[in-house]
Amino acid sequence: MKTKHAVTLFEALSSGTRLDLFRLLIRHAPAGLVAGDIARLLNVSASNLSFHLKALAHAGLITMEKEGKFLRYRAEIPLMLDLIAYLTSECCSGNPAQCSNYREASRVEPAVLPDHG
Amino acid sequence: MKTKHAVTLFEALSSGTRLDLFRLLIRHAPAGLVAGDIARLLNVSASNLSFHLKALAHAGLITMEKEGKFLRYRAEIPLMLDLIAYLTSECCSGNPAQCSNYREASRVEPAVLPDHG
DNA sequence: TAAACAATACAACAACAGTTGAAATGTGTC
DNA sequence: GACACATTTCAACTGTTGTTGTATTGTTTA
Repeated sequence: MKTKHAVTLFEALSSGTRLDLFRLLIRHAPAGLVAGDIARLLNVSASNLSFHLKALAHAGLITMEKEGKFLRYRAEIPLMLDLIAYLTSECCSGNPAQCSNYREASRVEPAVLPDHG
Repeated sequence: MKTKHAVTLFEALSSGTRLDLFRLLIRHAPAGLVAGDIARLLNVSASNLSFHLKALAHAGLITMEKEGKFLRYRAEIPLMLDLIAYLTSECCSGNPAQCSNYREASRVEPAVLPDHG
């Protein structure tokens, strides 16, 4: 991944509305949601939602698919994982032991999915 | 992690200069780097670097420590890992099988450190 | 074709971000 | 104390972002 693309991705995630939106789509993966439902769930105006959907789509973090007169949006989870790898892959200049210590210091294991009950 | 804090963290990473800076500190973990060295390595003016260091420190992504007349900066890697967990923890509403498929679709395993030779 | 609805596009505005250069603060050395 | 150097602060400017309201495009149903 190029730095420029990574910056675009982080920019896309650096608005409260967009972060809520993306996480909503992550929770609803892989089914996705149509724009109207998203607007209702997040209590955002249609116009404003469209603006943020466009930003996320431009970054590549979500995809859209026509569904009758609706548009269904889905989170592009592999790209999110690539971004995470971009951030972490050169950690400690390839000193795995040091990095493992950091991981233990983190409250949550990032790669393990939670139980959800 | 609260949404507001996560937004602050993504904002902190959504500038080319700051992303380069943070990744530089990640590569140089756990030793860190002093400000002058960072300025030289990234070819950024001292004033501008200070601005971005402050933004990253305010977000909590880096820490600073006095070292004689220098200031040494270090990446706060556990916080980065918490941010990653925040983004991924509710993926697919706790459907691990689905998420595993996504992870296989990603080129790099995010939680496994690369070989580096 | 027309009506009703889903979603986007556009203009306008306030608020904020990134960069620069000059001045100020603080630290170590003589 | 005086100097050299590392780093930060501040003012100023330019460009960008997020939101709102209205107009427009496109789809379904009749």
